[in-house]
Amino acid sequence: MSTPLTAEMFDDPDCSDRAQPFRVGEKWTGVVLRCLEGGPRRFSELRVPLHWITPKVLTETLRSMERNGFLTRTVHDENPPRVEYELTALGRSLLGPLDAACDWARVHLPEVVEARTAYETG
Amino acid sequence: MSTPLTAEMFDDPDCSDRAQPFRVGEKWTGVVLRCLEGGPRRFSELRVPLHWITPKVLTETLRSMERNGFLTRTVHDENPPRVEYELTALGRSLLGPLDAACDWARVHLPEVVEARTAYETG
DNA sequence: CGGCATCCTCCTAGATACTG
DNA sequence: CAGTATCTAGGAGGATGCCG
Repeated sequence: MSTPLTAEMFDDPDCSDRAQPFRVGEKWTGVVLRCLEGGPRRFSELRVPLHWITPKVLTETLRSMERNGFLTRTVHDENPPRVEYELTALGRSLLGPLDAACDWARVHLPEVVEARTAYETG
Repeated sequence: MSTPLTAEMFDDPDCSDRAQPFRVGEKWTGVVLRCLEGGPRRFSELRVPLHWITPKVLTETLRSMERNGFLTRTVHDENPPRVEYELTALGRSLLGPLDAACDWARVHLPEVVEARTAYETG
């Protein structure tokens, strides 16, 4: 079992969606990739790091990723129901370029902030 | 002088915006980066590979990139007026991660297409 | 040529409420 | 628990027309 996900884990301004000019697919896809990097996760579990994203939006995101072959959806026949999402090999292959984007942000984001300030000033 | 830009040059399905799940900033930023990779370009020149994007949208894109420090806008005092856009060092630094995204698409896009087909079939 | 001003449309995200 | 069903708001993208 891996450690539970928290909102703070993905609040890193260097890699959050808001902070970087790169996006993978729609708004939440990149963060979901990060969330599933360490192994399968349940629906409700994913809502936490996504700042209590509404179920509708999370479902849309996950269905889209499933459709693209980035993850699998497994329904365990239990009570209460349990559904787990897990990255496929194709989904994992996205982590490389995603890292490249995060690395860029880590290095160059200060320059962007500086450029914006300069633009507004002058 | 570099070769003129054409629409076909950026129609490569491997690297077009439509085809890949990666996006840099808003819709057209990635393609503009590619367009300016080989040197400065004029406003009208940029409209060609962007499929005759409307001036309003191109202006928005360029202003946003200028604001972020990705490119510079130079007005040459001539008649008729000439305005050139050129990548900054910061803008060029984006080409690395952009290449990573394009490389990913080149390799894995067929898998995505296959996954989508399989999803719809079954 | 290189824009700006208006208006319009679609799509995404979110809020809210309900269900097997 | 893991969703579905509606509705709404906001912003991005685009069409059109005018201007220095």
